[in-house]
Parts: sequence; structure tokens; C-alpha cells
Amino acid sequence: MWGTKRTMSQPAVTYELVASQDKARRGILHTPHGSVETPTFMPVGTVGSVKGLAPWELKSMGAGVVLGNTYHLHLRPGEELIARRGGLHSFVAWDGPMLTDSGGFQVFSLAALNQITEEGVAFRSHIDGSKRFLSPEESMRIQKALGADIIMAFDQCPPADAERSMIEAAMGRTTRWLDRCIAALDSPQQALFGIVQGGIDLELRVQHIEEICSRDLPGFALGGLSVGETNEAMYEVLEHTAYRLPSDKPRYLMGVGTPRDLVEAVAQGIDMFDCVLPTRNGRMGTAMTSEGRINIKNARFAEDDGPLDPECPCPTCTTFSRAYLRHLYQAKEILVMRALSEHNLWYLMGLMERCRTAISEGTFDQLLADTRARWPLASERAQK
RNA sequence: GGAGGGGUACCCAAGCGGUCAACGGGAGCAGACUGUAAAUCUGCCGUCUUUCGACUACGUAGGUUCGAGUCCUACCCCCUCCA
Repeated sequence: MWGTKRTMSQPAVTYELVASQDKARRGILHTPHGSVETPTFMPVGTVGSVKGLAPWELKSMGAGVVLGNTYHLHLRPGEELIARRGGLHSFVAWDGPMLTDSGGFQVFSLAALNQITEEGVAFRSHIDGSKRFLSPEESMRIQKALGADIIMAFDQCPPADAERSMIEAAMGRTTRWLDRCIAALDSPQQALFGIVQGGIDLELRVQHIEEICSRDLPGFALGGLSVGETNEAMYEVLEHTAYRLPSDKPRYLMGVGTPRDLVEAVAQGIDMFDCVLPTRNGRMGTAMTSEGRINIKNARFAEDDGPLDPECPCPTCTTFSRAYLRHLYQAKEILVMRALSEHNLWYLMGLMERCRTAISEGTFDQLLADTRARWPLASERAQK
């Protein structure tokens, strides 16, 4: 009873700092469904499934938090149906921590299908064309029904090429919507994270951080990045903003990313990431490996008997040859999509683990240098 | 033996006098993918050339025509039906 009471009075999700090196930091994210070591990469399971992978496979690679998406799950199968089955954890058979995105990203990615007003966003369902409406209150209601440990504020995510005036408008709206999310929230076992916008303008970013982080929330995210800007621009934003996020709360960089992006962001003090890249690229035939990016479709792998990544301990790499994986891709066999997706996630899980270890051991700058060498940016490749 | 249909690039296939190096598919080759409308999308795909362009091509050999994958003749193959 005492324990229960104490837990009830604490935020659902807390951050515990374990070690740091310069701005990079190692910690533990405590949630009602278990604790996760950070920095951490969170696989994306938009419609209630990390595409191609079963929960036990995610478990075996050490996945911590898994994502779901408010917009997609609202359209299908509907949050009420999920709630009747005990919530998202129970429905998708993931007993670890979960996070649901608010639908804010769909304001960006489905821009052609929606209309934004102060009240919220009118969507045209991409599934059947029906009219839908998402607002901060509606997003909170849906996310409460889904029951994830971490829920995201409903924000407006403008594209990278948006005009300054539009960025500013999105910032103001995102702040007002955040306050409405806070007001609508009535599930103490869920942790609401605020989202910072501001494009790649450093002043606007800093301004919006001050706005968003003045709210008492258990975690904060940088949104509106990796939406079309250059990597260099994103790094600059991270360098000038990540450290300004509250140090006693988890910092989440949404929608990132590539191995290089992840390590660069860890260097700036980011703790959490999510990205569709490992699974999408896996389905499309590209793999992240210790030798850099590999396109398994390439003819040069037709008779390559070696593993996808010689340094990787994952099931794909310890079981299949490149020649076989390429054959599976050519033959359009679904196994290769699973195998590459699983490998890519293992790669990022391993990368995050190396970050944590390096931070503890004070060797993170070496890892950063190594990552920069292995994963050059397009501009760096062009120079070379 | 008779009647009919057909042979087009790696494969399937359109084409019915010029605008055809030849529509479409497939295969092949390469690229893209960052809070997932994605097992998707883009480019190349006769040879040589970065481009312009040149050359070789529509079963084979002739012919008609200013011009033929497209028309005519012969021949060689394939398929269907009748004997």
C-alpha cells in the first residue's frame, strides 16, 4: 500500500542519469512496463506491428520501447476495439514499454489529405477517404484508450522547406495544442511528452524549447527534424538545442534515423530515437552493416557466401549468406524482408549499446569518430 | 497432301508505308527511402559515345517505293484444322 501510494505520486516515466561524457549521456528510462537503458532506439510499429517482426524477435534483440501510431490505430482497428482487448500492450502482445505517436506526424506526411485549423486537423482517411478529425483532446482520448506508457503531444510538424512564418505558426499552435493536451490528460499512469518545433532556425528552436519545456512534463522531444533538411542542418540544430532540454528528463529525437544521425545526436545528449528506416530499408533490400550500407539486390552479391555483416551476431547474419539473401530478394520472398529488417534493428540496437558502453568508459569520442568514418554524409562522400 | 494462322529486341507482346531503335508488360541493372498511405518509388535497359550523333536491327533472300517492321515474290521454320 505504501509502495503503491509512493508510485502513484511519481510520474509514470522517469529518467535516471547513469554516466556522461561531454554532452553525451547514459541513463535509464523507468516506465510502468519496465526500465530501458538509454540511449535507446525504439522500433516503429505503426499499425500495431513492427513490420515483419514478432514480439519475441524484438525481445531477443533487446528492444526496449516499441511505438504505435494514434492516427493509424484509430482508423483501424479503432482504439475502442483495442481497449476492449485490454489495451495496446495486450492486443499486440508486447509486455515492454510502449509509446504512441500522437498523429502529429500525419499532419505532415498526409498533408495532401488534411486541413489544419486552430481546433485541430481534418483528415481524409487514406484508407477509405472518410472524413476524420484529430485534435489535441481527441489524440489524448485515443492515446488513453490505447494505453501506451509514453504518449506524445499532438503537434504540427511543418516540412523542412516551410517558410519562417509557417514555422512560427506551427510553433505557436504546437504550444497551444500542448496545453490542451495537458488539460485533457487524465491518466496518471501515462507520461505525456511535449514536442519542440522550430525548423532549422536556431533562434526559433531555442525560443520554442523555452516555451515547451516550461511545462511540467516527464519528457521532451525534438520534432520537425529529419523532414527533408540536410544532415548538417539537423546536426547544427541538435548542437545548439539538445543540451537545453531539461537534463533530468528523457530527451527524444523523433524520426531519426541513420547510424550516423543516431551517434551524432547521442553526442549532443539525446536519449531516445525512433525511425522506420531499419524496417523500411530492410523491406526494400538495404542493410546497415559494419561495412556501411549494403544493397543486397546488387549483382555482386549473387555468389557471395559470406554473412550480411561479418561482425553481427543476429540470426540473419549467423544463418544466411549474402548469396541466399540476394536470391530471396530477387525471388520476392517475404523471408528476406524479415531477415533484413531483423538485422537492421539488431544493428541499431548494437549501435546504441556501444554508445552506452562508450559513454560509461569515456570512449564515446572514439565511437563518434569511427561512426563518422563508416557512415559518411553524402557531401563527405562527394568530397572524397 | 489440302486449308488457315503466325515468326518483332533476353522473354511475352503492340505495330498494318514515313513522326520506329520500335507502345506495354516481365526479366535484368542501378538508385532513393529518417515521429510508415511504402513487400514502395525513380532511372537505365540493341551496339559505340558523356552529349550530339553514328551504326546494326523486326525469320531468310529478293523486289516495289523518295521511303518498308509495315506492300509483293520465293524460300525456311512453328501452330491449328481437314485428309
